Amino acid sequence: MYNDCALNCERCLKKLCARGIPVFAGLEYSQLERIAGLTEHRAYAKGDVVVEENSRPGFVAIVSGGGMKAYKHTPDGREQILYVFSEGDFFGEQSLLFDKPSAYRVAALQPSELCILRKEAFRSLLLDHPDIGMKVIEELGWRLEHLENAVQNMGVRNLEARICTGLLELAGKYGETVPEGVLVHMPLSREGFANYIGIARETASRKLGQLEDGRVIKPAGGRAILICDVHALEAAAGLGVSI
Amino acid sequence: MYNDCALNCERCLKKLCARGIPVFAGLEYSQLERIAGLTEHRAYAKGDVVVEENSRPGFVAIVSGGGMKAYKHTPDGREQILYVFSEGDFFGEQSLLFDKPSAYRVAALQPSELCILRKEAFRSLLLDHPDIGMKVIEELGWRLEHLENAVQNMGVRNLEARICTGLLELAGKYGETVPEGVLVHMPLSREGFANYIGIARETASRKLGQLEDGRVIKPAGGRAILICDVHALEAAAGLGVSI
DNA sequence: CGTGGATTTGATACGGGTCAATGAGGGTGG
DNA sequence: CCACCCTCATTGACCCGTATCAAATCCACG
Repeated sequence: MYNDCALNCERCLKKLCARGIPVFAGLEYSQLERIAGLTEHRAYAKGDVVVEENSRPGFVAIVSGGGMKAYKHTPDGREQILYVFSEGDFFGEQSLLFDKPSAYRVAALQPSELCILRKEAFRSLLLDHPDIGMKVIEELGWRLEHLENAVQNMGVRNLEARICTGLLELAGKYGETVPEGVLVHMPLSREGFANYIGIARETASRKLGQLEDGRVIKPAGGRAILICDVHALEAAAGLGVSI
Repeated sequence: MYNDCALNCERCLKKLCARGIPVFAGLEYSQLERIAGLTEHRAYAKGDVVVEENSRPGFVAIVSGGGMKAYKHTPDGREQILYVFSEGDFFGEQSLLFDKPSAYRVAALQPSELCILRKEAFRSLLLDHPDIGMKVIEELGWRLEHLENAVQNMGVRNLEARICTGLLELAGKYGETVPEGVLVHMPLSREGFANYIGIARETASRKLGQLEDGRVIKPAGGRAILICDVHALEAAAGLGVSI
Protein backbone atom coordinates (compact mmCIF):
# COMPACT_ATOMS: atom_id res chain seq x y z
CA MET A 1 0.00 0.00 0.00
CA TYR A 2 2.71 2.50 0.86
CA ASN A 3 6.38 2.64 1.71
CA ASP A 4 7.79 4.46 4.65
CA CYS A 5 9.70 6.98 2.75
CA ALA A 6 13.37 7.55 2.68
CA LEU A 7 12.93 11.28 2.70
CA ASN A 8 14.58 12.77 5.70
CA CYS A 9 13.03 15.54 7.69
CA GLU A 10 15.54 17.95 6.35
CA ARG A 11 14.27 17.58 2.84
CA CYS A 12 10.67 17.79 3.94
CA LEU A 13 11.46 20.85 5.97
CA LYS A 14 13.03 22.49 2.98
CA LYS A 15 9.92 21.78 1.05
CA LEU A 16 7.71 23.17 3.74
CA CYS A 17 9.73 26.34 3.55
CA ALA A 18 10.43 26.53 -0.12
CA ARG A 19 7.02 25.74 -1.43
CA GLY A 20 5.20 27.92 1.05
CA ILE A 21 2.50 25.45 1.87
CA PRO A 22 -0.53 27.69 2.38
CA VAL A 23 -1.72 26.35 5.71
CA PHE A 24 1.72 26.91 7.20
CA ALA A 25 2.39 30.23 5.55
CA GLY A 26 3.62 32.86 7.94
CA LEU A 27 5.13 30.50 10.48
CA GLU A 28 8.68 30.88 11.77
CA TYR A 29 11.39 28.50 10.69
CA SER A 30 11.58 27.10 14.20
CA GLN A 31 7.87 26.39 14.15
CA LEU A 32 8.20 24.64 10.83
CA GLU A 33 10.94 22.54 12.40
CA ARG A 34 8.54 21.47 15.08
CA ILE A 35 5.94 20.56 12.49
CA ALA A 36 8.47 18.60 10.49
CA GLY A 37 9.19 16.67 13.66
CA LEU A 38 5.53 15.75 13.99
CA THR A 39 5.04 14.57 10.45
CA GLU A 40 5.35 11.13 9.07
CA HIS A 41 6.32 10.72 5.44
CA ARG A 42 4.89 8.27 3.03
CA ALA A 43 5.37 7.62 -0.65
CA TYR A 44 2.72 6.19 -2.92
CA ALA A 45 2.76 4.70 -6.38
CA LYS A 46 0.34 5.74 -9.09
CA GLY A 47 -3.09 4.29 -8.35
CA ASP A 48 -2.50 3.64 -4.66
CA VAL A 49 -5.54 4.41 -2.55
CA VAL A 50 -4.66 6.66 0.37
CA VAL A 51 -8.07 7.13 1.97
CA GLU A 52 -11.05 4.89 1.31
CA GLU A 53 -14.56 6.31 1.06
CA ASN A 54 -16.39 6.07 4.38
CA SER A 55 -13.22 5.31 6.29
CA ARG A 56 -11.96 7.48 9.12
CA PRO A 57 -8.42 8.29 8.13
CA GLY A 58 -7.40 9.71 11.50
CA PHE A 59 -4.88 12.05 9.95
CA VAL A 60 -4.51 15.18 7.93
CA ALA A 61 -2.26 14.79 4.92
CA ILE A 62 -0.38 17.45 3.04
CA VAL A 63 0.77 16.69 -0.47
CA SER A 64 4.51 17.28 -0.64
CA GLY A 65 5.01 15.81 -4.09
CA GLY A 66 2.99 14.40 -6.97
CA GLY A 67 -0.77 14.63 -7.13
CA MET A 68 -3.93 13.02 -5.84
CA LYS A 69 -7.52 12.76 -6.99
CA ALA A 70 -10.46 12.70 -4.61
CA TYR A 71 -13.49 10.98 -6.03
CA LYS A 72 -16.74 9.21 -5.32
CA HIS A 73 -17.68 6.11 -7.24
CA THR A 74 -20.85 4.21 -7.96
CA PRO A 75 -21.13 0.42 -7.79
CA ASP A 76 -21.17 0.27 -11.60
CA GLY A 77 -17.73 1.78 -11.74
CA ARG A 78 -18.48 5.36 -12.72
CA GLU A 79 -16.37 7.82 -10.86
CA GLN A 80 -16.87 11.50 -10.17
CA ILE A 81 -13.72 13.41 -9.33
CA LEU A 82 -14.35 16.12 -6.75
CA TYR A 83 -10.91 17.56 -6.20
CA VAL A 84 -7.43 17.36 -7.63
CA PHE A 85 -4.77 17.86 -5.00
CA SER A 86 -1.22 18.82 -5.77
CA GLU A 87 1.78 20.09 -3.84
CA GLY A 88 0.69 22.16 -0.89
CA ASP A 89 -2.90 20.96 -0.77
CA PHE A 90 -4.21 19.03 2.17
CA PHE A 91 -6.99 16.54 2.77
CA GLY A 92 -8.37 14.58 5.67
CA GLU A 93 -10.28 17.61 6.93
CA GLN A 94 -12.87 15.15 8.22
CA SER A 95 -10.50 14.41 11.06
CA LEU A 96 -10.11 18.04 11.91
CA LEU A 97 -12.60 18.45 14.71
CA PHE A 98 -14.80 15.44 14.82
CA ASP A 99 -14.28 12.06 13.26
CA LYS A 100 -16.49 12.13 10.25
CA PRO A 101 -16.01 9.36 7.70
CA SER A 102 -14.46 10.57 4.47
CA ALA A 103 -17.05 11.25 1.79
CA TYR A 104 -14.61 10.33 -0.94
CA ARG A 105 -11.72 8.11 -1.86
CA VAL A 106 -8.29 9.61 -2.38
CA ALA A 107 -5.87 7.95 -4.78
CA ALA A 108 -2.49 8.90 -6.21
CA LEU A 109 -2.44 10.17 -9.79
CA GLN A 110 1.33 9.80 -10.00
CA PRO A 111 4.10 8.63 -7.73
CA SER A 112 3.50 10.95 -4.80
CA GLU A 113 4.64 11.87 -1.34
CA LEU A 114 2.57 12.92 1.64
CA CYS A 115 3.38 14.57 4.93
CA ILE A 116 1.06 12.96 7.41
CA LEU A 117 0.00 14.57 10.66
CA ARG A 118 -2.02 12.39 12.97
CA LYS A 119 -5.16 14.17 14.05
CA GLU A 120 -3.93 14.63 17.61
CA ALA A 121 -0.78 16.30 16.36
CA PHE A 122 -2.71 18.53 14.00
CA ARG A 123 -5.15 19.51 16.71
CA SER A 124 -2.36 20.46 19.05
CA LEU A 125 -0.85 22.53 16.25
CA LEU A 126 -4.18 24.27 15.84
CA LEU A 127 -4.25 25.10 19.52
CA ASP A 128 -0.81 26.67 19.40
CA HIS A 129 -1.23 28.41 16.08
CA PRO A 130 -4.63 29.96 15.54
CA ASP A 131 -3.30 31.20 12.19
CA ILE A 132 -3.32 27.67 10.92
CA GLY A 133 -6.96 27.29 11.88
CA MET A 134 -7.75 30.42 9.95
CA LYS A 135 -5.92 29.10 6.92
CA VAL A 136 -7.81 25.84 7.16
CA ILE A 137 -11.14 27.63 7.30
CA GLU A 138 -10.08 29.78 4.38
CA GLU A 139 -9.17 26.71 2.38
CA LEU A 140 -12.50 25.07 3.21
CA GLY A 141 -14.17 28.25 2.01
CA TRP A 142 -12.41 27.96 -1.34
CA ARG A 143 -13.33 24.36 -1.54
CA LEU A 144 -16.98 25.22 -0.97
CA GLU A 145 -16.83 27.78 -3.73
CA HIS A 146 -15.24 25.29 -6.08
CA LEU A 147 -18.05 22.82 -5.47
CA GLU A 148 -20.73 25.48 -5.70
CA ASN A 149 -19.42 26.29 -9.16
CA ALA A 150 -19.21 22.63 -10.04
CA VAL A 151 -22.83 22.08 -9.06
CA GLN A 152 -23.93 24.97 -11.20
CA ASN A 153 -21.85 23.73 -14.11
CA MET A 154 -23.32 20.28 -13.97
CA GLY A 155 -26.84 21.43 -13.24
CA VAL A 156 -27.56 24.13 -15.74
CA ARG A 157 -24.66 24.59 -18.12
CA ASN A 158 -23.99 22.90 -21.40
CA LEU A 159 -21.12 20.65 -22.27
CA GLU A 160 -18.99 23.26 -23.99
CA ALA A 161 -19.22 25.67 -21.10
CA ARG A 162 -18.27 22.87 -18.71
CA ILE A 163 -15.24 21.84 -20.73
CA CYS A 164 -14.02 25.41 -21.06
CA THR A 165 -14.61 26.14 -17.40
CA GLY A 166 -12.80 22.96 -16.46
CA LEU A 167 -9.84 23.87 -18.66
CA LEU A 168 -9.65 27.37 -17.25
CA GLU A 169 -9.85 26.05 -13.73
CA LEU A 170 -6.99 23.65 -14.26
CA ALA A 171 -5.08 26.37 -16.10
CA GLY A 172 -5.32 28.49 -12.99
CA LYS A 173 -3.64 25.82 -10.95
CA TYR A 174 -1.42 24.02 -13.44
CA GLY A 175 -0.84 26.60 -16.11
CA GLU A 176 2.17 28.75 -16.88
CA THR A 177 2.12 31.80 -19.07
CA VAL A 178 4.28 31.47 -22.16
CA PRO A 179 4.61 33.78 -25.16
CA GLU A 180 2.08 31.77 -27.19
CA GLY A 181 -0.55 31.68 -24.45
CA VAL A 182 -1.00 29.53 -21.38
CA LEU A 183 0.61 26.13 -21.16
CA VAL A 184 -1.38 23.81 -18.93
CA HIS A 185 0.22 20.69 -17.53
CA MET A 186 -2.90 18.60 -17.11
CA PRO A 187 -2.77 16.50 -13.96
CA LEU A 188 -5.53 14.25 -15.30
CA SER A 189 -5.84 11.88 -18.23
CA ARG A 190 -8.62 12.48 -20.74
CA GLU A 191 -10.74 10.04 -18.82
CA GLY A 192 -9.90 11.76 -15.56
CA PHE A 193 -10.76 15.13 -17.01
CA ALA A 194 -14.08 13.77 -18.23
CA ASN A 195 -14.80 12.33 -14.80
CA TYR A 196 -13.90 15.66 -13.27
CA ILE A 197 -16.43 17.66 -15.26
CA GLY A 198 -18.98 14.87 -15.32
CA ILE A 199 -19.13 13.86 -18.99
CA ALA A 200 -18.18 10.80 -21.01
CA ARG A 201 -14.57 10.25 -22.02
CA GLU A 202 -15.42 10.18 -25.72
CA THR A 203 -17.36 13.40 -25.51
CA ALA A 204 -14.43 15.14 -23.89
CA SER A 205 -12.20 14.01 -26.73
CA ARG A 206 -14.62 15.24 -29.33
CA LYS A 207 -15.10 18.67 -27.88
CA LEU A 208 -11.43 19.17 -27.22
CA GLY A 209 -10.91 18.24 -30.85
CA GLN A 210 -13.33 20.97 -31.87
CA LEU A 211 -11.49 23.47 -29.72
CA GLU A 212 -8.29 22.48 -31.51
CA ASP A 213 -9.96 22.95 -34.88
CA GLY A 214 -10.99 26.40 -33.73
CA ARG A 215 -7.37 27.22 -32.84
CA VAL A 216 -8.38 27.84 -29.26
CA ILE A 217 -6.14 25.16 -27.81
CA LYS A 218 -3.28 23.09 -29.13
CA PRO A 219 -1.85 19.82 -27.84
CA ALA A 220 1.61 20.41 -26.44
CA GLY A 221 3.11 17.00 -25.94
CA GLY A 222 2.07 14.40 -23.44
CA ARG A 223 -0.85 15.67 -21.42
CA ALA A 224 0.08 19.31 -21.80
CA ILE A 225 -2.32 21.64 -23.55
CA LEU A 226 -1.49 25.08 -24.84
CA ILE A 227 -4.35 27.55 -24.59
CA CYS A 228 -3.75 29.81 -27.59
CA ASP A 229 -6.83 31.96 -27.24
CA VAL A 230 -7.65 32.54 -23.62
CA HIS A 231 -10.35 35.07 -24.40
CA ALA A 232 -12.23 32.70 -26.66
CA LEU A 233 -12.10 30.08 -23.94
CA GLU A 234 -13.37 32.50 -21.34
CA ALA A 235 -16.14 33.61 -23.66
CA ALA A 236 -17.18 30.01 -24.21
CA ALA A 237 -16.97 29.29 -20.51
CA GLY A 238 -19.54 32.01 -20.24
CA LEU A 239 -19.33 33.27 -16.74
CA GLY A 240 -17.17 34.16 -13.88
CA VAL A 241 -14.08 32.02 -14.27
CA SER A 242 -10.83 33.62 -15.22
CA ILE A 243 -7.30 32.35 -15.00
CA MET B 1 -36.32 45.51 0.34
CA TYR B 2 -36.82 44.72 4.01
CA ASN B 3 -38.53 46.07 7.05
CA ASP B 4 -36.92 46.60 10.36
CA CYS B 5 -38.83 44.07 12.23
CA ALA B 6 -41.14 44.62 15.11
CA LEU B 7 -39.87 41.53 16.86
CA ASN B 8 -38.45 42.43 20.21
CA CYS B 9 -35.30 40.89 21.51
CA GLU B 10 -37.23 38.90 24.03
CA ARG B 11 -38.96 36.91 21.37
CA CYS B 12 -35.76 36.39 19.44
CA LEU B 13 -34.03 35.30 22.61
CA LYS B 14 -36.75 32.78 23.30
CA LYS B 15 -36.25 31.43 19.84
CA LEU B 16 -32.52 31.24 20.26
CA CYS B 17 -33.12 29.16 23.34
CA ALA B 18 -36.13 27.18 22.32
CA ARG B 19 -35.00 26.16 18.88
CA GLY B 20 -31.49 25.31 19.94
CA ILE B 21 -29.82 26.99 17.02
CA PRO B 22 -26.89 24.70 16.33
CA VAL B 23 -24.12 27.27 16.25
CA PHE B 24 -25.16 28.56 19.64
CA ALA B 25 -25.88 25.21 21.22
CA GLY B 26 -24.27 24.79 24.58
CA LEU B 27 -24.11 28.47 25.50
CA GLU B 28 -25.42 29.82 28.79
CA TYR B 29 -28.61 31.84 28.90
CA SER B 30 -26.65 34.92 29.82
CA GLN B 31 -24.43 34.47 26.80
CA LEU B 32 -27.46 34.11 24.58
CA GLU B 33 -28.73 37.37 26.05
CA ARG B 34 -25.55 39.05 24.98
CA ILE B 35 -25.90 37.65 21.48
CA ALA B 36 -29.50 38.76 21.29
CA GLY B 37 -28.26 42.22 22.16
CA LEU B 38 -25.88 42.16 19.22
CA THR B 39 -28.38 41.01 16.65
CA GLU B 40 -30.47 43.06 14.34
CA HIS B 41 -33.78 41.66 13.17
CA ARG B 42 -35.21 41.90 9.73
CA ALA B 43 -38.28 40.53 8.05
CA TYR B 44 -38.52 39.68 4.39
CA ALA B 45 -41.38 38.96 2.03
CA LYS B 46 -41.41 36.01 -0.33
CA GLY B 47 -39.04 36.63 -3.19
CA ASP B 48 -36.99 39.33 -1.47
CA VAL B 49 -33.30 39.08 -2.23
CA VAL B 50 -31.21 39.14 0.93
CA VAL B 51 -27.73 38.74 -0.48
CA GLU B 52 -26.81 39.35 -4.10
CA GLU B 53 -24.30 37.15 -5.89
CA ASN B 54 -20.81 38.66 -5.83
CA SER B 55 -21.76 41.17 -3.15
CA ARG B 56 -20.01 41.32 0.20
CA PRO B 57 -22.82 41.10 2.69
CA GLY B 58 -20.74 42.11 5.71
CA PHE B 59 -22.86 40.08 8.06
CA VAL B 60 -23.70 36.59 9.13
CA ALA B 61 -27.43 35.86 9.14
CA ILE B 62 -29.28 33.21 11.09
CA VAL B 63 -32.71 32.20 9.90
CA SER B 64 -35.15 32.64 12.78
CA GLY B 65 -38.29 32.04 10.77
CA GLY B 66 -39.36 31.03 7.28
CA GLY B 67 -36.94 29.74 4.69
CA MET B 68 -34.38 30.88 2.15
CA LYS B 69 -32.89 29.50 -1.02
CA ALA B 70 -29.29 30.07 -2.04
CA TYR B 71 -28.74 29.85 -5.77
CA LYS B 72 -26.59 30.77 -8.72
CA HIS B 73 -28.13 31.90 -11.94
CA THR B 74 -27.05 32.13 -15.54
CA PRO B 75 -27.74 35.13 -17.76
CA ASP B 76 -30.45 33.18 -19.57
CA GLY B 77 -32.43 32.82 -16.38
CA ARG B 78 -31.68 29.26 -15.35
CA GLU B 79 -31.11 28.92 -11.68
CA GLN B 80 -29.30 26.26 -9.71
CA ILE B 81 -30.27 26.05 -6.09
CA LEU B 82 -27.32 25.16 -3.88
CA TYR B 83 -28.81 25.23 -0.41
CA VAL B 84 -32.16 25.53 1.28
CA PHE B 85 -31.93 27.30 4.61
CA SER B 86 -34.57 27.06 7.29
CA GLU B 87 -34.84 27.93 10.95
CA GLY B 88 -31.50 27.62 12.67
CA ASP B 89 -29.37 27.65 9.53
CA PHE B 90 -26.96 30.45 8.86
CA PHE B 91 -25.36 32.00 5.81
CA GLY B 92 -22.93 34.78 5.09
CA GLU B 93 -19.96 32.58 5.99
CA GLN B 94 -18.00 34.52 3.36
CA SER B 95 -17.76 37.32 5.90
CA LEU B 96 -16.43 35.02 8.54
CA LEU B 97 -12.73 35.54 8.24
CA PHE B 98 -12.01 37.41 5.09
CA ASP B 99 -14.35 39.37 2.93
CA LYS B 100 -15.00 37.07 0.06
CA PRO B 101 -17.85 37.98 -2.26
CA SER B 102 -20.83 35.67 -1.94
CA ALA B 103 -20.81 32.97 -4.59
CA TYR B 104 -24.60 32.85 -4.62
CA ARG B 105 -27.74 34.88 -4.23
CA VAL B 106 -29.98 34.32 -1.22
CA ALA B 107 -33.71 34.96 -1.51
CA ALA B 108 -36.69 34.33 0.74
CA LEU B 109 -38.91 31.37 -0.14
CA GLN B 110 -41.62 32.57 2.22
CA PRO B 111 -42.15 35.48 4.53
CA SER B 112 -39.09 35.10 6.72
CA GLU B 113 -37.15 36.58 9.58
CA LEU B 114 -33.42 36.82 10.03
CA CYS B 115 -31.18 37.55 12.99
CA ILE B 116 -28.32 39.56 11.59
CA LEU B 117 -24.90 39.77 13.19
CA ARG B 118 -22.53 42.22 11.61
CA LYS B 119 -19.24 40.58 10.85
CA GLU B 120 -17.40 42.48 13.57
CA ALA B 121 -19.92 41.32 16.15
CA PHE B 122 -19.71 37.75 14.95
CA ARG B 123 -15.93 37.81 14.99
CA SER B 124 -15.86 39.08 18.52
CA LEU B 125 -18.26 36.32 19.47
CA LEU B 126 -15.91 33.81 17.89
CA LEU B 127 -13.03 35.16 19.95
CA ASP B 128 -14.95 34.78 23.21
CA HIS B 129 -16.56 31.47 22.37
CA PRO B 130 -14.31 29.02 20.58
CA ASP B 131 -17.21 26.57 20.71
CA ILE B 132 -19.04 28.66 18.16
CA GLY B 133 -16.09 28.49 15.82
CA MET B 134 -16.09 24.74 16.14
CA LYS B 135 -19.78 24.63 15.33
CA VAL B 136 -19.23 26.82 12.32
CA ILE B 137 -16.47 24.59 11.03
CA GLU B 138 -18.64 21.57 11.65
CA GLU B 139 -21.47 23.15 9.69
CA LEU B 140 -19.13 24.01 6.82
CA GLY B 141 -18.03 20.39 6.86
CA TRP B 142 -21.61 19.24 6.43
CA ARG B 143 -22.13 21.74 3.71
CA LEU B 144 -19.08 20.40 1.87
CA GLU B 145 -20.44 16.91 2.15
CA HIS B 146 -23.81 18.01 0.84
CA LEU B 147 -22.18 19.55 -2.23
CA GLU B 148 -19.88 16.60 -2.74
CA ASN B 149 -22.95 14.41 -2.94
CA ALA B 150 -24.70 16.89 -5.20
CA VAL B 151 -21.77 16.90 -7.61
CA GLN B 152 -21.78 13.13 -7.76
CA ASN B 153 -25.53 13.08 -8.29
CA MET B 154 -25.36 15.49 -11.17
CA GLY B 155 -22.23 14.05 -12.66
CA VAL B 156 -22.79 10.33 -12.83
CA ARG B 157 -26.25 9.44 -11.60
CA ASN B 158 -29.46 9.16 -13.54
CA LEU B 159 -32.56 11.21 -13.15
CA GLU B 160 -34.49 8.77 -10.99
CA ALA B 161 -31.64 8.39 -8.52
CA ARG B 162 -31.33 12.16 -8.31
CA ILE B 163 -35.02 12.68 -7.65
CA CYS B 164 -35.10 10.00 -4.99
CA THR B 165 -31.93 11.27 -3.35
CA GLY B 166 -33.33 14.79 -3.38
CA LEU B 167 -36.58 13.64 -1.81
CA LEU B 168 -34.77 11.71 0.89
CA GLU B 169 -32.51 14.62 1.61
CA LEU B 170 -35.41 17.00 2.07
CA ALA B 171 -37.22 14.34 4.07
CA GLY B 172 -34.33 14.31 6.49
CA LYS B 173 -34.71 18.00 7.12
CA TYR B 174 -38.41 18.64 6.55
CA GLY B 175 -39.98 15.27 7.18
CA GLU B 176 -41.92 13.94 10.12
CA THR B 177 -42.60 10.31 10.77
CA VAL B 178 -46.28 9.43 10.72
CA PRO B 179 -47.97 6.01 10.88
CA GLU B 180 -48.27 5.83 7.08
CA GLY B 181 -44.66 6.72 6.41
CA VAL B 182 -42.78 9.99 6.30
CA LEU B 183 -44.60 13.24 5.66
CA VAL B 184 -42.37 15.79 3.98
CA HIS B 185 -43.29 19.44 4.02
CA MET B 186 -41.49 20.52 0.88
CA PRO B 187 -39.91 23.95 1.24
CA LEU B 188 -39.65 24.26 -2.54
CA SER B 189 -42.15 24.43 -5.37
CA ARG B 190 -41.90 21.86 -8.15
CA GLU B 191 -39.81 24.28 -10.11
CA GLY B 192 -37.63 24.92 -7.09
CA PHE B 193 -37.17 21.22 -6.49
CA ALA B 194 -36.22 20.75 -10.13
CA ASN B 195 -33.72 23.59 -9.87
CA TYR B 196 -32.34 22.04 -6.73
CA ILE B 197 -31.53 18.69 -8.29
CA GLY B 198 -30.62 20.18 -11.65
CA ILE B 199 -33.37 18.92 -13.95
CA ALA B 200 -36.25 20.49 -15.87
CA ARG B 201 -39.49 21.33 -14.10
CA GLU B 202 -41.51 19.11 -16.42
CA THR B 203 -39.22 16.16 -15.91
CA ALA B 204 -39.58 16.46 -12.16
CA SER B 205 -43.35 16.37 -12.54
CA ARG B 206 -43.20 13.33 -14.74
CA LYS B 207 -40.96 11.28 -12.53
CA LEU B 208 -42.81 12.23 -9.37
CA GLY B 209 -45.95 11.08 -11.16
CA GLN B 210 -44.30 7.73 -11.82
CA LEU B 211 -43.36 7.41 -8.17
CA GLU B 212 -47.00 8.06 -7.29
CA ASP B 213 -48.11 5.37 -9.73
CA GLY B 214 -45.70 3.00 -8.04
CA ARG B 215 -47.24 3.81 -4.65
CA VAL B 216 -43.90 5.03 -3.38
CA ILE B 217 -45.10 8.54 -2.62
CA LYS B 218 -48.47 10.21 -2.35
CA PRO B 219 -49.40 13.90 -2.57
CA ALA B 220 -50.52 15.09 0.82
CA GLY B 221 -52.07 18.47 0.23
CA GLY B 222 -50.33 21.62 -0.81
CA ARG B 223 -46.65 20.98 -1.24
CA ALA B 224 -46.57 18.15 1.24
CA ILE B 225 -45.57 14.70 0.04
CA LEU B 226 -46.09 11.48 1.94
CA ILE B 227 -43.38 8.91 1.40
CA CYS B 228 -45.26 5.64 1.73
CA ASP B 229 -42.41 3.31 0.91
CA VAL B 230 -39.16 4.64 2.27
CA HIS B 231 -37.26 1.48 1.42
CA ALA B 232 -38.26 1.61 -2.22
CA LEU B 233 -37.13 5.21 -2.36
CA GLU B 234 -33.81 4.40 -0.75
CA ALA B 235 -33.32 1.51 -3.12
CA ALA B 236 -33.99 3.79 -6.09
CA ALA B 237 -31.72 6.44 -4.68
CA GLY B 238 -29.11 3.76 -4.86
CA LEU B 239 -26.46 4.78 -2.43
CA GLY B 240 -25.65 6.22 0.86
CA VAL B 241 -28.52 8.53 1.70
CA SER B 242 -30.87 7.61 4.45
CA ILE B 243 -33.40 9.66 6.31
C1' DC C 1 10.10 -2.89 -32.98
C1' DG C 2 6.17 -4.84 -30.72
C1' DT C 3 2.60 -4.72 -27.32
C1' DG C 4 -1.11 -2.87 -24.52
C1' DG C 5 -3.37 0.89 -22.87
C1' DA C 6 -5.20 5.38 -23.91
C1' DT C 7 -7.31 8.28 -27.20
C1' DT C 8 -9.80 9.49 -31.15
C1' DT C 9 -13.32 8.79 -34.54
C1' DG C 10 -17.70 7.03 -36.29
C1' DA C 11 -22.51 5.23 -36.00
C1' DT C 12 -26.53 4.68 -33.32
C1' DA C 13 -29.93 4.90 -29.51
C1' DC C 14 -32.33 7.07 -26.08
C1' DG C 15 -32.77 10.00 -22.01
C1' DG C 16 -34.30 14.06 -20.87
C1' DG C 17 -34.92 18.98 -22.42
C1' DT C 18 -38.01 22.01 -24.87
C1' DC C 19 -42.23 23.67 -26.66
C1' DA C 20 -47.12 23.78 -26.47
C1' DA C 21 -51.52 22.82 -24.65
C1' DT C 22 -54.32 21.52 -20.80
C1' DG C 23 -55.57 21.31 -15.95
C1' DA C 24 -55.76 22.42 -10.97
C1' DG C 25 -55.69 25.64 -7.07
C1' DG C 26 -56.27 29.68 -4.54
C1' DG C 27 -56.79 34.36 -3.94
C1' DT C 28 -59.56 38.44 -5.45
C1' DG C 29 -63.30 41.01 -6.60
C1' DG C 30 -67.87 41.41 -8.11
C1' DC D 1 -70.81 32.78 -2.55
C1' DC D 2 -69.54 32.18 -6.93
C1' DA D 3 -66.84 33.27 -11.01
C1' DC D 4 -62.76 34.71 -12.77
C1' DC D 5 -57.96 34.95 -13.34
C1' DC D 6 -53.29 34.22 -12.51
C1' DT D 7 -49.90 31.24 -11.19
C1' DC D 8 -48.15 26.82 -10.82
C1' DA D 9 -48.27 22.04 -12.14
C1' DT D 10 -49.20 18.29 -15.31
C1' DT D 11 -49.35 15.92 -19.66
C1' DG D 12 -48.12 14.99 -24.43
C1' DA D 13 -45.23 15.27 -28.72
C1' DC D 14 -41.01 16.02 -30.56
C1' DC D 15 -36.15 16.31 -31.15
C1' DC D 16 -31.54 17.59 -29.76
C1' DG D 17 -27.44 16.40 -27.17
C1' DT D 18 -24.87 13.28 -25.19
C1' DA D 19 -24.01 8.49 -23.74
C1' DT D 20 -23.00 4.19 -25.54
C1' DC D 21 -21.08 0.74 -28.43
C1' DA D 22 -17.62 -0.49 -31.82
C1' DA D 23 -13.53 0.10 -34.38
C1' DA D 24 -9.39 2.37 -35.74
C1' DT D 25 -5.34 4.86 -34.45
C1' DC D 26 -1.96 6.80 -31.55
C1' DC D 27 1.57 6.62 -28.20
C1' DA D 28 4.51 5.24 -24.36
C1' DC D 29 7.23 1.92 -22.76
C1' DG D 30 9.67 -2.19 -22.53
